[in-house]
Amino acid sequence: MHTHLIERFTEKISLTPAEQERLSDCFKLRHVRKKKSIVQEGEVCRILIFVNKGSFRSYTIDEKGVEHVLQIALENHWVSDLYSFITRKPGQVHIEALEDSEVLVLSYEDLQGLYQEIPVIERYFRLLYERAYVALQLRLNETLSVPAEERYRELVANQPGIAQRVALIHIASYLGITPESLSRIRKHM
Amino acid sequence: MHTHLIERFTEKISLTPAEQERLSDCFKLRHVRKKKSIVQEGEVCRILIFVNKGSFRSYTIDEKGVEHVLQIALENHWVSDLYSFITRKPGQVHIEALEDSEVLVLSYEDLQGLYQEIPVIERYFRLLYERAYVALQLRLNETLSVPAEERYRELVANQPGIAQRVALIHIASYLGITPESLSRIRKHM
DNA sequence: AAAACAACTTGATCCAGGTTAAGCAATGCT
DNA sequence: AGCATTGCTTAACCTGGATCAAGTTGTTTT
Repeated sequence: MHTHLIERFTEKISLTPAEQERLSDCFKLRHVRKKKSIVQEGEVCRILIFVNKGSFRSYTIDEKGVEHVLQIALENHWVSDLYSFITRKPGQVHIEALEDSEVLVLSYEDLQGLYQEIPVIERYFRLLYERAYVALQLRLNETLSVPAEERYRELVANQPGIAQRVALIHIASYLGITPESLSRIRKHM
Repeated sequence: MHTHLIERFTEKISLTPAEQERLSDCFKLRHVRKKKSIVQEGEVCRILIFVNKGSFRSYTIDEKGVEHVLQIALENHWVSDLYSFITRKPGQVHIEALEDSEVLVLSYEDLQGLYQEIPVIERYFRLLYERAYVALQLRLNETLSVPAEERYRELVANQPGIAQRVALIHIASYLGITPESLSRIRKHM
């Protein structure tokens, strides 16, 4: 039983012990070494990933070969290539461990089964996506209206774990600036 | 019966005629004149808005008084201040009609009732938010990696209705550039 | 421990898009 | 009709962050 994971669910929805068992059984534990990928561009992403220990980044590579970090996921966060996951088509996203990590993996098929058997799971993910959408809209809005230095300050304030544990190059990409600019911003602070 | 609206639901989920009736009854028809607001900053946004006719923009105003367009919603799209809607706290978003418009409005309370009475409604919104999240992530990614001119080209290609019907100043804000820049881009094309 | 590589910093120069300021055309108001 | 406002364009100049190019420091690998 993945107690820690199940608590994340029971914070939001009620589940009987039998349902908790059933849910927990759908998740498979996997270890991912630093710099190893768990999702690759060009493949259909068939899993949702819950980060138990460690950290990941999801990123795309543009036609010039430049990487763009979409998400940095520490413990207790979900990460996936949602476009590929929901469309069942090959995606453009890579997902790579930033540290030696441990994840709980839920497959597309198992999730569809859960939606049928335990309909309240639908609510859990409805709430999850709702919040994710709001957070992403805020990030987009800030990207368009707030200069990079202030966005970095906010990242340090709101997500100190990211600022401490993640390499500058990935944070810079996540903020949409170059590593050189972020280095200068740090110096300036 | 709001037939057109109900079809949007039955494209994604199955509903009995009685459920369709119940769902349809939760929506109230409202007319909004051009430039009139339906949601204002500082208030709790208690509604989800389905655009039946016309168009809307949602936007915030930053500390310098500059407006930032978050979303442009034409017919068949949903618009709201989702942050305020889900947290029940006052929001920062304004939502304003860009043309004389007609909307179907669903209140927070009615939606919670629907989630209880017709659980498959939960699925509809789970799917809606899933897709909205993916679309927003793509937009953020392009904002950070693609120059403004190409983003405008893509907007014209993918959302011709917006390019034709919406004022340049709002499209520019949506793209995160000034009206002057967008004017130059148009000239250049 | 040496060599190789990865992460970060620093400096010089460049450029997309911002800012400021005018002007014009179309629409609305009295 | 006449005046004000809104929407769009153009032009001159400015700037935040990019790009290019060298370092420096730290960490693996052999």
